[in-house]
Amino acid sequence: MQPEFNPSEIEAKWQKKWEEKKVYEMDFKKAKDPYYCLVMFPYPSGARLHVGHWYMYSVPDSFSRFQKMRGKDVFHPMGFDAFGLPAENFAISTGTPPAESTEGNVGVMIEQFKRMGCMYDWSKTLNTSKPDYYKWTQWLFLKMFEKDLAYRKDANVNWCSGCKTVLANEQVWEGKCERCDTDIILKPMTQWYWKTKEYAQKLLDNLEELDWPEKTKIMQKNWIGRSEGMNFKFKVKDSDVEFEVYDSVPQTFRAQTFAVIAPEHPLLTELIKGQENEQEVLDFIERVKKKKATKKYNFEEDLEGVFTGRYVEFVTGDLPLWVASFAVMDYGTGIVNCSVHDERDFAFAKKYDIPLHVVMVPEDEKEAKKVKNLEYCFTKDPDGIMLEPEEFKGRRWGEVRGDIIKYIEKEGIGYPVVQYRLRDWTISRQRYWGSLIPIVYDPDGKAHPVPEEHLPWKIPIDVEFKPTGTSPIAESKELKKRVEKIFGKGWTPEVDTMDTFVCSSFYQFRFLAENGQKELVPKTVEKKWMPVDMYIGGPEHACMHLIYARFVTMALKDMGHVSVDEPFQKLFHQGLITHKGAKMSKSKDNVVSPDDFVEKYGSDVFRLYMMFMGPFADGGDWNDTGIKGPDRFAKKAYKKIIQSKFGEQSKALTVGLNRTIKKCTEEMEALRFNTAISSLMEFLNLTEKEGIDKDSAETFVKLLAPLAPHLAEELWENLGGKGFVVEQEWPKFDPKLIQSDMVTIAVQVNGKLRGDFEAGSGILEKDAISQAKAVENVKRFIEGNKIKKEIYVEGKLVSFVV
RNA sequence: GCCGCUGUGGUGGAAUGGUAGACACUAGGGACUUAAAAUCCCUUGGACAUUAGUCCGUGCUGGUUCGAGUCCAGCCAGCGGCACCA
Repeated sequence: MQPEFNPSEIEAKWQKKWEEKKVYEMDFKKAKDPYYCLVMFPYPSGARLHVGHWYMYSVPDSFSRFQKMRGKDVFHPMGFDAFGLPAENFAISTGTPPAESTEGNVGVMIEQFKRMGCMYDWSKTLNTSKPDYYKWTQWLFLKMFEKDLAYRKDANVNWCSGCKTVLANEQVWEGKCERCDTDIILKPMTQWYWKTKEYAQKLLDNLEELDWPEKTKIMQKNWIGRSEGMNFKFKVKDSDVEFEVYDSVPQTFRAQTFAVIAPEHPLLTELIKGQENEQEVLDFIERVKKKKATKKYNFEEDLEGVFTGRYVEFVTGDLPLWVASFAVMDYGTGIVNCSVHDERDFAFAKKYDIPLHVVMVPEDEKEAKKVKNLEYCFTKDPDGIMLEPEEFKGRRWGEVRGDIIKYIEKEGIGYPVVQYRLRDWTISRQRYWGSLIPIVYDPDGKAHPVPEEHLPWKIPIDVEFKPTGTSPIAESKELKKRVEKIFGKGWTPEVDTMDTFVCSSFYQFRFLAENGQKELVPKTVEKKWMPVDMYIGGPEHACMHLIYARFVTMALKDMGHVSVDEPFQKLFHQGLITHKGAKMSKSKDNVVSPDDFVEKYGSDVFRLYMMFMGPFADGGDWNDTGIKGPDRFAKKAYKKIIQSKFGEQSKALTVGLNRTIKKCTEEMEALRFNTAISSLMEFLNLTEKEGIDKDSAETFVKLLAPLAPHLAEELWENLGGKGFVVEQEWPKFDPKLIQSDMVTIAVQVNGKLRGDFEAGSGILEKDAISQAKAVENVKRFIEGNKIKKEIYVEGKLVSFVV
């Protein structure tokens, strides 16, 4: 009676053995060939691991195992991004304090990860919501504050009056609260910012060096949005107010006939004070602000404005100043000078009958006439002919830019500047479940850092953690007392917490540290292990986490705390697993529960199937019956190795084996596990015909080890292998042995396949051609025709042109 | 609107410019079985022909090439990101 393949038994057995023998524990100092493979850590939400988790974590685990067998000292850690909304929402819905419920959820997740069979070193896990972690989040804030990279400013936040809470942009759906459907309004609150803009240029420049997907680099580039232009100087007529205006197209500065100012501009109320239509302008500002707050704002439909009654002095004359809905406060200076040569300005001027002045026309006379008659907007055409300024008359828009910039500078009207679309990072959150910002205010309201010795600056627990509007932390009597005791009477705490993206902006360093150490990360270890060699995670973080982590790393480098300015040398985005062609979601009722399948088929088979669906970068579409393929493969492999009477290695098997090694190695290196698995299937199919010898069996098991770790250990043990298969050396192939003795050569006539023949692999070109001519079916096509050309591709193909 | 990616059988997907559809799934047929499951064997892009073979076929239209899923140009469709940025 043969033993049956029993995944749950095998998997439990090997998980226990790995743990007992501490196979995956990493000694940072002893490691000789460090390889840091990091996967974006999960947040505990209270739900069980879903298919996405299994895909995102089990596949990189296979990759890490592959690298380990190739001789790398692989550090592949796992932690928990435990602060933030998902954990807080879970706590609110269950009525359990977040610290407690998060602890429980993390415990459950760890058990599930163990069931997955991942090679995580659990002695080095981390949890961002623990005091020994958030101490460093707060430390980071203090350093930012110290280096003047943190500041306070009033800003509008998304406010839901239903939930009485501030919402993140992601929680606002079409202007409404994702939970209670109430209209969102913008509410001004004082927020802490970090100066990401300060690093905009470096964030852009460094992209060149990174081994990242091109599309992600482009996304970041667009997000940073570098733009070169000029600032023009303005003075408001009959007033002392002066300001500057940014223009990225200075070529047409002579066309400027009016200016617009953003409704949120701080100078605006002063400018309109006492003006005839002051009330009209104020009403307009209110209306636009409200409309913008609904997030339903549409540029074309909602293009509107009102004249302020003021004029600004410019070289082209006195320009009327309008308040306009389309002017953006947080780009440039909040004021725009407008001209006929801009689509939006043009539309606005037409709507309100504002005079326009053409300074550039198309070459074609008819078209030029139309443009002069303001029939349409002529903009940014390299072939446009300049009319003004006089010195540039007749030159083309496309080549005149540099000279005009010099001219403007010389005339003293403006000077060149670089603008970025990237905004400073608002890190304040009016939430309970996060790292408390380590700031206190003196009786005059001035901000002071909490000295490092008081870190971790603990989250108070004497509060209602459900959201009320202000940070729940404001209610804490304990925190108030604590502050007065340390700093003195009348001092008050900052009650906001930090964005969870702060926690995850430096975790790559904290994995390398131990609790109780006096620095963020020990210098020698950091230098040896950073940057991360392979970083894996979803593309949705391209412009959030991946910018923040880069920014924080750069800042830490400049402060001398770390040795690298880029945290992630290589980046890889996993694809998405869909079901029935759609993203899995409860509302579509197409969610696949991994637990049922793991129960039935085991973790190995489940993992194999996910990898087999397609390249890791592409994800795949889940199919309930598709898993049978990898299941049959696992069973066959088990049967083959367990009960085989090993014989001699046939020539064909030698070739097959060497090819399989080559293919597996190349495909796994590129994270294309689907083709690695199919090559192993092909090899196993080949053994049905050719039989198998012990040597091939051992090699096969090693190749299988990263993909089906438990099964491979079991088979390795059965083969009498020493130690763990995951600790074995990765097989090497012999290039001489991937060529078989006989090859099939295809014959084409005029590019169409007409036959083939068998030949020795060393066949000479002239023999191949003469044999090709002799192929029965080929004869039919070349007979009676003159052969114009004969092409031979070695060992593969003969092609005739007749 | 701008930027990027992707289009291959019934399905997931393979193919350094060189035999399109590897490897699987599904479906159909058969073997074993009292039966089912499991397992094994055969067929499985379409049409004609059923021995040989021929024609068509990788979103569409062209181009380069002896030869194009692959390279180039233009279009169409789907997905993702950004979106009043002066």
